[in-house]
Amino acid sequence: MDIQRPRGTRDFLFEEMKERKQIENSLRDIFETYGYAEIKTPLFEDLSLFTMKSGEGITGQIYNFQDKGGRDLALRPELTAPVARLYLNELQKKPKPLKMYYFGSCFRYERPQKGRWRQFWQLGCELIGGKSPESEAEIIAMAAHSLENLGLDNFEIHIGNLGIIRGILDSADVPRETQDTIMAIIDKGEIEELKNTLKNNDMPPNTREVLLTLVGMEGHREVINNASEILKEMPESLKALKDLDELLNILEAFGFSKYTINLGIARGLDYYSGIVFEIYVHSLGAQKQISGGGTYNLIELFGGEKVESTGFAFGFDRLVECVRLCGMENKPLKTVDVYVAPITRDVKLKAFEIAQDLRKIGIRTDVDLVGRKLKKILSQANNLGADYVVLVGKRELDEDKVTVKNMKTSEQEQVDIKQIPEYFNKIK
RNA sequence: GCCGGGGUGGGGUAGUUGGUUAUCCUACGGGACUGUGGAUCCCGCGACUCGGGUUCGAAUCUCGGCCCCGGCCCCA
Repeated sequence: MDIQRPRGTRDFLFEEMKERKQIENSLRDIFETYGYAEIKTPLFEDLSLFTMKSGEGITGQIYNFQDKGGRDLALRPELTAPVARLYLNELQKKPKPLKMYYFGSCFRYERPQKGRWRQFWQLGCELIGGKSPESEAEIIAMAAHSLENLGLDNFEIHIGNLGIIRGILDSADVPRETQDTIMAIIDKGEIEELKNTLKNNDMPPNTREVLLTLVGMEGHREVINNASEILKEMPESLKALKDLDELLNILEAFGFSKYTINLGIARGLDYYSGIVFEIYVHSLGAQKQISGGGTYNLIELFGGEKVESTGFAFGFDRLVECVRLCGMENKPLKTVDVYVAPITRDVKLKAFEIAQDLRKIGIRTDVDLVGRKLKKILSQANNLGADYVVLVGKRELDEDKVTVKNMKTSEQEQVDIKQIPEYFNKIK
């Protein structure tokens, strides 16, 4: 029998794991310098936590099951809802603003393809109880900072404000449900479909025109001016646009100005309420979005007090892919610094003793465990990237010494057994 | 879920008008070398994704499953 790994999952080997760990640590460092602290939530939750947020339709894309007690559970498909739940359960009375970040795997039952897995990792954060444009600006700045810290510069951050389009639709008295349909179409970027849908719905012709123009608007600061011209008659939308303008001012103060204003971002999910942003890396192909976020009112939806919350998450696996594309070459993995080689089998106990002494002072040490010939041991030490080999042999032992071989220069010298830890400490 | 392309030792490959023991490279294990690595040579290990069909005979033709890759839908 040949057991395969489940579809859409991966095994990570040593080098890849090291690479992922480095990226993870780089992101953690940045998040922590912005005052975020890590939290962890369970891998599975009550199914209703996710259906409340996204509707029953979501179960098609979720791994859900009944446990032996008959409870309906689901492997988490994302982390925003679990974090909101955690906040409601444990943190409501903590001083605001509350900054937390998370790193963990999520599961979705979808067809795997490039940049899409059935088990994937998200690293993201939530800022609960901040004020609007300031918190949003800081979060976007932190996202950009995180990417820069990874050495990436080929990303685009698109920022929009859902309030603008919602405002237009509200002023035309478009019912909420129709609005959601329209938002979904905008999110897809289907202009023709949008035209048709607008045609089929009763609204002032002016509204249609304004909508179609706005949705296509994308660019830098000038977009604000152009849009405010078009939105003169719509105070609600104008206010949202002003908020966006203010956010950009703050964002520039935080040192990031490479953003793209994109009024066509809609983020399908209807719990987003104001600012939304998405980050793309076009060279990734179809799955080019590496991050998405914005301001939402999920907590209210779950029955909590109204608090402003903003958050975003990186698709961690896609980020790893980006770092690879940037051509950072992976050095072969080095796992030991010193290899202890008994020259003959009868001195192996002495070799173990020496190895253990080195480990105790924090030197990555390996020792021959299979009784191979010296030649093979040296070859193994070489493969593992060891800098030094301690040759333990009878002749030297008679004088309480061992031979230390430098694998790079091939130089050898005799070292007193008692001096070994000190010898390597010096070199370290 | 839909459309298309794939699947040969651990990794990379040759081989399809069906025909002995399936090619080569690399990795790995052992040896030549009894106390010194990265070189060379020798030996060894090890594969046709799975199941059915056609056939005297299938890696090769055919059907189905599984898995991978690209795209659509959706999403990270």
